[in-house]
Amino acid sequence: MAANNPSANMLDGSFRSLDSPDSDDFSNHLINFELSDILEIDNWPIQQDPTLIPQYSNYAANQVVNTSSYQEEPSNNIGSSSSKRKEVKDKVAFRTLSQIEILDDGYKWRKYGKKMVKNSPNLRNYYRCSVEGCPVKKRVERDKEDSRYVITTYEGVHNHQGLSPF
DNA sequence: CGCCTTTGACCGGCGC
DNA sequence: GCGCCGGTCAAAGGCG
Repeated sequence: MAANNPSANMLDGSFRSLDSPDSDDFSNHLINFELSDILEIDNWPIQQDPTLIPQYSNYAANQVVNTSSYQEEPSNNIGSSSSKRKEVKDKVAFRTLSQIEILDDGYKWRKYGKKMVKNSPNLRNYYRCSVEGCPVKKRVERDKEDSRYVITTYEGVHNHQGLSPF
């Protein structure tokens, strides 16, 4: 299951390659992303700010062709409920056109669950940051309609320095 | 040998 | 109150 094949990570498309020398500055933390497609999940407001993305993920080159992001509203009171007892954390979702589900974003993840969501034939994988004390969780699933896309949802902010591949 | 994945069970919220 | 549904736990095995 360890899809570390370099060839498997290759994906042709309109991705902006990082081979350019000017992208050297992004080698450690920041990588240019192409935001072109918009995904409609539930009623989440869609955030198209590209600067939001490198904060959460720095995918290696050749893995990402297309991404879009969304962020959940901080506090959304629906209905006449008096108050919500659940605290809302930072939750950002990415939709990525990729052949593989395991995208190396520079952090070490430990899988802790796998589930099937109803109305979808695809599995949903639950990951957690391996670093102790780091509250960041990650949810990876494939798009219900387009299995070419992978939806990755990050929750929380990393407590530590991300280990970068370089 | 240590850390990881796997897998079913468990749990809590919410709708009926 | 009960059952569905999404999320998490934890034991056990696997792999580098």
